[in-house]
Amino acid sequence: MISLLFHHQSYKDPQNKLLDAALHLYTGKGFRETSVLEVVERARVSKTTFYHFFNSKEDLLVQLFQSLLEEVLQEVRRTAELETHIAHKSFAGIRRYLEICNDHRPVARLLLVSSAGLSSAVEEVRHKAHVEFAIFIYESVRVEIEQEGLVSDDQIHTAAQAMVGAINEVVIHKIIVENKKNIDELAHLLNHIAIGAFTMLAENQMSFKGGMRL
Amino acid sequence: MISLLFHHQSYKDPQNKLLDAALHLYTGKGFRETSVLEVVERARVSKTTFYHFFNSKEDLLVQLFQSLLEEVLQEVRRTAELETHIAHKSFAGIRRYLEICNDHRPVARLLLVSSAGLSSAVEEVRHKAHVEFAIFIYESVRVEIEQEGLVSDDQIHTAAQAMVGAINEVVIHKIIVENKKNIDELAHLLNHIAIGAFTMLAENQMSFKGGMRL
Amino acid sequence: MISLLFHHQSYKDPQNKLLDAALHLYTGKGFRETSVLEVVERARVSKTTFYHFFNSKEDLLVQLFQSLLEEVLQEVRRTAELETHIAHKSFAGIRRYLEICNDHRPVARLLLVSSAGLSSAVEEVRHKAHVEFAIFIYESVRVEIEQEGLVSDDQIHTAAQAMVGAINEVVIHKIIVENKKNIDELAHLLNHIAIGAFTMLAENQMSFKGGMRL
Amino acid sequence: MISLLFHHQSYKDPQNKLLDAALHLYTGKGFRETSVLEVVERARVSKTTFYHFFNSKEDLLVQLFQSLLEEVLQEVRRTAELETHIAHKSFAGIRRYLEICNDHRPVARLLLVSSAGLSSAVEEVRHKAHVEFAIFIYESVRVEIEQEGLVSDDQIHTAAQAMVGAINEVVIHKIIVENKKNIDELAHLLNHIAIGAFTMLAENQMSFKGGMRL
DNA sequence: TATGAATGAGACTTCATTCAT
DNA sequence: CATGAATGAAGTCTCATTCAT
Repeated sequence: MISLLFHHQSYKDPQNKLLDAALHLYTGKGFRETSVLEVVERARVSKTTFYHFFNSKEDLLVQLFQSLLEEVLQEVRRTAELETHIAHKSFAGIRRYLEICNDHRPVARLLLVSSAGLSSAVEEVRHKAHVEFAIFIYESVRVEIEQEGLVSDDQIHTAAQAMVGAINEVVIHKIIVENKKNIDELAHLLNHIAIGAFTMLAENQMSFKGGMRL
Repeated sequence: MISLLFHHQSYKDPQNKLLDAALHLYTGKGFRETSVLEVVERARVSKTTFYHFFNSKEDLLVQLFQSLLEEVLQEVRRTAELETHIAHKSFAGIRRYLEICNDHRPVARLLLVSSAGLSSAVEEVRHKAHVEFAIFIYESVRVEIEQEGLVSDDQIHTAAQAMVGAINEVVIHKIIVENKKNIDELAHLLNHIAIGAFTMLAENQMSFKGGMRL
Repeated sequence: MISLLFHHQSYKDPQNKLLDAALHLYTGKGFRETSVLEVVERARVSKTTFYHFFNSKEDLLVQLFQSLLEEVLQEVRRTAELETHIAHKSFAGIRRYLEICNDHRPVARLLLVSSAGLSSAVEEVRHKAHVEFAIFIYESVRVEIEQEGLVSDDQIHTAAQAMVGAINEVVIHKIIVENKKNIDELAHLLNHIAIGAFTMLAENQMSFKGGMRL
Repeated sequence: MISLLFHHQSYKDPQNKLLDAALHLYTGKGFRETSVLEVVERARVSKTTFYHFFNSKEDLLVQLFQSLLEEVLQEVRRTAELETHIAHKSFAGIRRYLEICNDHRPVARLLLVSSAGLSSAVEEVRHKAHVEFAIFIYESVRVEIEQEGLVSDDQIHTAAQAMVGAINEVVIHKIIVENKKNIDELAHLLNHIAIGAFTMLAENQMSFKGGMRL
């Protein structure tokens, strides 16, 4: 997989030329506002080639999402692994994620806000990426807090998903819409929230029975 | 404002007939897959009338979203107000929100996953609703935890936004996709997460200075 | 019948207000380019009133044509009657006709070129007017040339019709399109042509038998 | 230019398929009563193709007129050229014209009565055809009568135009409306009228000075 | 009668997609 | 593979006409 986010040569193979052209046009003027003709003209390939590699206009978007999300996740995981202090892994990952979103704000906007509702295939790709992100969060935070194993795995997974939603929502509001620059502070805050959430979960893990409340 | 979610008579005025028809078709076969022709045929009004009330196909979606989101928020706030025990208000609101999403799963799907990316106007409506939801969370949780006033308002707002994202992400994965039925448990979990997040925030409010980490 | 061409007060009765408004708008921007709304707004009456007096937008045009063509024919006949010299009657009529077309060029354009093809009713009105004009020509010229009665009435009628076409064609090309001003010269020419045609007809009335030629 | 009037295969290229379909529909139920949808359905092409070849519904009519009028004029000129007797050329042309109008009465109706008033472009095409027809008349008749060159060219042109109007008017009344069959007699009559008109013109060419009358 | 909402038809346009050369 | 013609679906808009108040 050739990087769409971090490499900036021009691609040789038509498929990547198309993905690159699509990335620029979709982030520039939006997916719906971009016609297939514009994509193939920018990529300097023919419509025949386009339909050889992609089943439809939306398929291009799906593959583009797949590439981008994979890249982002890989980069986040790589960064966390580089962090030697075990208590800082989740922070490092979250921070890197915010950084990428901040550095490629149009791409983040495309992935997070201007994307859904286009096809179930796109939703599925996003869904899978969220699941993987949640797994990363789950695994990073788990090693940071003392877990007595009393919290069910299912609850922890749900909490991890919730944190993914929390992070993305903050990215949308703070980074994309409000254009906040202090990534470190946001990452710190989100990491705190995550740790707080998991900690609270561990402490109160037995307080819920059936319809009872805390 | 006439309720689109909870009333089920047939409307008299063409605007509501169109909104109702759109709700059914968009939740049934999707926004993009529904043509204006189908909407006006189901609503039994003319295309001219459609374009009299709505500037475009997307404008109909925007107004539909506005109505639905207002309704949901109002219902959530109303339910929280009915809860007399002050420590249970946030739980009551979250629980009601999950309940509505569960009872109207196609609508929830429309609002949460199959909607964005259609126009900036839709995004804006969703954004505003999220902000209002965050305010509700913020106000509900604030009265439940002992706040020494040491946490900045901005941080609490961000945390509230994060919680909105957390809740919606869980709704998408657990209620919409996985079709989980135990609303109470999910609400309990999410409420815990929220309280945990806010508590951790209060405890560590001073631990972050510049680029430092927890 | 109130004159639309030569009177210039504002009308009291809605029907004439509508006809007058239509005349101005149709000659100004064309029949097809004028909407019913514009007509009723200019006439300061309601759509209800419009459809009380006229069955349709085209019906208004038909009645307008009827009025205008009647007026023009009446004026042409009146002028010919005022001419005492019997040999000048046809010239006087033709001259007056050209004069009216020249003085009201937009109206002439409407009647002669921008009108047909709209409905069979319009065509019929025009057809009748042409027939009446032909009768005038026929009667005027008949008294001017010595007729031995050898020419069939049918032939003379046809020749008269031909002269109507000849006159109108010249009006279109010379007065409307080329904007020629020397009405007298044109009238003289056309009158000559008419007399020449009828004379030739009389001289050669027996030369045609079956498929033979002159 | 492929003949629309005299050929009767089905066309290959969409443009001619559309022109042919339009010819049938416009002559059958009228231009205004025919929708673009009907035209493309009859021609078995798509609306996109329609708007690729024609700018508008009216543009199709304009191009159709152009083709038809060119065809008719060409046929008339060709017939006159085949006539060896120089004194019969104008008769031959006029006769052929009447014959075509008689053989294709719906087309003649379309061209002569149900056409104008639709757009200035249509009027222009008709105007040009009339001018060309007038030139044909002028040239044909000029060689038949002894011209001393005393009549101004402008007058002869005007007379020729008048004859075009005369012929068309007779076609409308006698052939199209009254459905007369004796083409030969009508042609003979019209030719006589034309010759009479031109002769009279030549005889009296100096009798008009300024505002004087014959 | 006036007003204005509503209708229904149809013109025009853009595009994703297909197909022949 | 490239080119470009053609398709068909659907969005948008304008109007003549009708109807209720």
